[in-house]
Amino acid sequence: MVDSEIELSELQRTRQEKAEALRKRGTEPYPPHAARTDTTAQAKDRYARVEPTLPEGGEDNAELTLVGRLISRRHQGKTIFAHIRDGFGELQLYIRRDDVGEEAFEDFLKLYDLGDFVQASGRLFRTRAGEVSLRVSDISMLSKALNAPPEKWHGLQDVETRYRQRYADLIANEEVREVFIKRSKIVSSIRRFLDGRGFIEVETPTLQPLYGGAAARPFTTIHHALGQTFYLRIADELYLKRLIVGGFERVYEIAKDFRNEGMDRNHQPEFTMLEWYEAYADYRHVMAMTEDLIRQIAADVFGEPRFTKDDNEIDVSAPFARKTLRDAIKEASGVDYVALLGREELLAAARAAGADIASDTVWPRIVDELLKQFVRPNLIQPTFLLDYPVELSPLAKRKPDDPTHVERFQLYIGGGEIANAFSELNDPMDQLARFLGQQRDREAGDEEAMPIDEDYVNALMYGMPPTGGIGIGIDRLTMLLTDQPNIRDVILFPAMRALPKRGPGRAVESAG
RNA sequence: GGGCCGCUAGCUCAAUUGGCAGAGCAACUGACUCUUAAUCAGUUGGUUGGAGGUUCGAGUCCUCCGCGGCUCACCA
Repeated sequence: MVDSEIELSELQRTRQEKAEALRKRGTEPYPPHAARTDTTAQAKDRYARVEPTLPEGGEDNAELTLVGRLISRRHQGKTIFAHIRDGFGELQLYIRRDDVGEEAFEDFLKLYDLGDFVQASGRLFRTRAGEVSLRVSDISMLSKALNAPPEKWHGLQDVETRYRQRYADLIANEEVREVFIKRSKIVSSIRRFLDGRGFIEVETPTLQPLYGGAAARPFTTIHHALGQTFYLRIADELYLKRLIVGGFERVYEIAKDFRNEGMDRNHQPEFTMLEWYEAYADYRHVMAMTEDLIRQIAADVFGEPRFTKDDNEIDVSAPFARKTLRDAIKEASGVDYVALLGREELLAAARAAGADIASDTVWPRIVDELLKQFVRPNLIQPTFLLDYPVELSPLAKRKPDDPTHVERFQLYIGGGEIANAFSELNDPMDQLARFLGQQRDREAGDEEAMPIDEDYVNALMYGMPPTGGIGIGIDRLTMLLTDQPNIRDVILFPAMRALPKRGPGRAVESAG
């Protein structure tokens, strides 16, 4: 900012001039220290405690100093009512010229604006209208804002500005703040849950020499000193299982994954995934644990095992429904894919049932389409679908009684996939064979097929105990629990296309 | 990437058939010592996303470009 010419808007210039006016009279508009004695919430709590001991209309005799952003101001002759908001709530200030002196009173009117951070000292009382307020004896500037806050009644509506300038969105829209507070509660609930069960939280590489653990296109980058290509991880899975090989029995990681694919209401290029792995557990154990986890999160976030998503009341208190993928598809579409092992046969049956499927779709993808089109939209209440065709699951262990299927489950709630888990494949030679199968798909043009990870196979050759593992998309889980329809509404700074270069200083267009 | 829709003052939104670009909030000037979307009187603020074109005349119609939303395809 030092050497750039910033063209301020008229409103910004007006505010800048006010900051200069304060400076000229010896008041720093950006002082280094605040002297808060109480948050707005503490102040209200305090008044609730002392009010019964006060005479009617009496003032608390304690002098408090509160801080916050000035969010409203109503001037009435020689009094001003204003609200400040801090991180804990809002509180009304009652400012009388006789209390603060003429100069401070005039300054507050002329040089302070909505959006400024202020510090106010005074005593608590209740107004005739019934609102607990601070009768101000002293007020000062903590930080002069040059941008006007968004309109007070409608807030900030413009979707693009809300995402590009999340700071303005958070200032203007209380419900947006609440979504991200809930997200934080969800994540801390997860950590508490896993920590309490003897898991350790670990960190594995974001920059990986080889990507794996999921079917997706990666972001590619170059490490200059090594002269080597790295990939941003698309999953943590293979590293976490290396740790199981190494002897850690219970590990988890909550981390950003990156996938270089399309963006829509359910997809962002970077997103947050929880994965955990437990030695000597199978997918049924993981399933039981997942159910407990969801129940705990609901209790922590809502205080009850019920919440609303898309106008559906979802109840997580009862045992979650469990059915095999085969039965679920058969019930919903009449198609029994296990009896239709030929691609043509399955495609014909799926289309006869009304599915919209492209002609060149491969067998496992047809099964996936049947799931998407017939089953998934109806899985509103929590439902585990289990036992997937091996072709869909290159890292999962086969069922002992049916090698065409793997011990895998997905959890669906509110019509969306919340978790994907399986008994981990620990047979190194089977794993190698699956990688080779992926390699063939890759050579056939499937850009999302996994590359062969020889080091991972090498790790398995040291022996991995029977292990259960799971991935839970934190963003999707948050969408479910905050009833948000778009993933961007649960990611603070969603990816957006960069704006073309233009002059800084405009309130709206300058971000990005 | 395809289809559809959108972009007007700092914010929220108007503008009839192509005919003077407006309102509320914010800001500015003033009145008002218990207001709370305060009220009242007045004032300022615009490259209508950008560039072209058609036209006597374009926010409005056409072309191209930018950004965004919804949706379809792929994916979690």
